[in-house]
Amino acid sequence: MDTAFAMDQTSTDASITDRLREDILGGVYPPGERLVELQLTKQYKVGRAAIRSAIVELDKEGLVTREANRGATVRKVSVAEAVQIYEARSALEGLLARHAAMNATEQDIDQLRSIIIRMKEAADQNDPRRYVELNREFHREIRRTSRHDVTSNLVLSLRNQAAHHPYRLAVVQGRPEDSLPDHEAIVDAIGEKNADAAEKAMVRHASLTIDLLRQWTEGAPRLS
Amino acid sequence: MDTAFAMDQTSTDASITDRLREDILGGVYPPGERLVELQLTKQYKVGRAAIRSAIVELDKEGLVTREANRGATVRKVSVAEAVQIYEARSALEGLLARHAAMNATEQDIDQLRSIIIRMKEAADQNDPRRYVELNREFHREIRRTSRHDVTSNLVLSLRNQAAHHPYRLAVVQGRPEDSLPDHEAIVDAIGEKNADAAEKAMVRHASLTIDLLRQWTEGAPRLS
DNA sequence: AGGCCCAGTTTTGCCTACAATTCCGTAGGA
DNA sequence: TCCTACGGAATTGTAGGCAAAACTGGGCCT
Repeated sequence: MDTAFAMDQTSTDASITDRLREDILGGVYPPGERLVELQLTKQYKVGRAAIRSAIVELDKEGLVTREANRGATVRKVSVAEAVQIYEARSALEGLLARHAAMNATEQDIDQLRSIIIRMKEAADQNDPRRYVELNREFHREIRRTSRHDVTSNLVLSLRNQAAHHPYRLAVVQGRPEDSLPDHEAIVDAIGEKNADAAEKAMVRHASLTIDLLRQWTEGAPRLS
Repeated sequence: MDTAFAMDQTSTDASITDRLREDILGGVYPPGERLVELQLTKQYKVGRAAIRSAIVELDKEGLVTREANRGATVRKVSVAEAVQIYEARSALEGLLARHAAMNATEQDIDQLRSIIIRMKEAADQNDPRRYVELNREFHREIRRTSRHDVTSNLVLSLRNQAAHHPYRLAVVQGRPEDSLPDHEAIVDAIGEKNADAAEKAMVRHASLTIDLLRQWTEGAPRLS
């Protein structure tokens, strides 16, 4: 009773990549787990070619590692590497904030302000689930407003790479009381079309997460 | 006499990707050209599976685009997109310079200074070929010194994406008399372990290239 | 004459089968 | 007992083939 009914038919190549990606990010295959092609073949009810193609893609996305003649495993990123990933994200999201400030329309700004208000509500009501969701929406809106596709895609890729990690849960939520003022500062800077301030605010916001991660490196070395 | 020497035998999957990448960057397949799998099969004397895998990888690298059931073509990047690519690179190389300043050993700094000296020589002797080569070496050394693999790989990927473009030739060479002081400033900042200054100097250096590209956007809109 | 539909060709998407490599357990000898 | 060599099993790498989708050309109808 693994895959109850395989009520699929759109088992196209890209869709298999998406499904595998979702399952990896969702924790179905934990970091370090071997991805055996034949096994996945049975799991997803497709041929080995499709699986293989998906693995190649996810390798390029940094979600799995492939060794010649030795197969693929779900990538296990160390804390040090996670720090690097977040540092790179920080620089890129700073660039996004900068361009958001340069390109934002009044509508964009209203949208951002609306998200901030809802985040405050979620924080007041102690609803971390909702807060995290709004946080994602906030960053998505920044990306959209920046009109900087190249950087947006890089950020999304980096987000996936460090996504399924134990630290992440503790990190991404952060403490709303800390991150909310940062978010407000970012939106204010964008509202004033102050590109420098927007970039700085975003970088500072990101450094909060990075410091939390670094702290983990020193304080709790027992993890993997 | 197309691909002069095809003396291969290690026609492994990855090697085909490398060869295809080289050929695309080398201009064998110009932007916009369709990459027909069977044709490449005969070209490189390997099975379709290897070609297909290579195309998937290069798609993820941003060198080719794939459309469902319609095959792959060599990616054609617009000037606007090239600007975005260089902007993202700028942010990331700033981060690299920052970390280079934080991590540089005396040896690293000596190495960088040596490159600067050789660049001066090349500039004095009006040897653009050598200057470009040293420029690459300089940036490679910065990457190495930074010890920031994640960002280094991103920069390399972005470099390839905007690599084979008409603008690039005019851009990458730049004018040595302009870029040399920038390089010196970067090395000086790294020598002083001044992370902020190193980042700033690198970003300023990159902005020179970006401005050149933007100028192209407005001044010569006749290109593709 | 111009536009539409339909069949032939090309090309991709996918699957199956075979070859090559690695891994693991086992037997033999020092 | 420990180390090494060998052989079978498991897994990946590669090739070729078949079906489906898209493109091209010609004929037909309006």
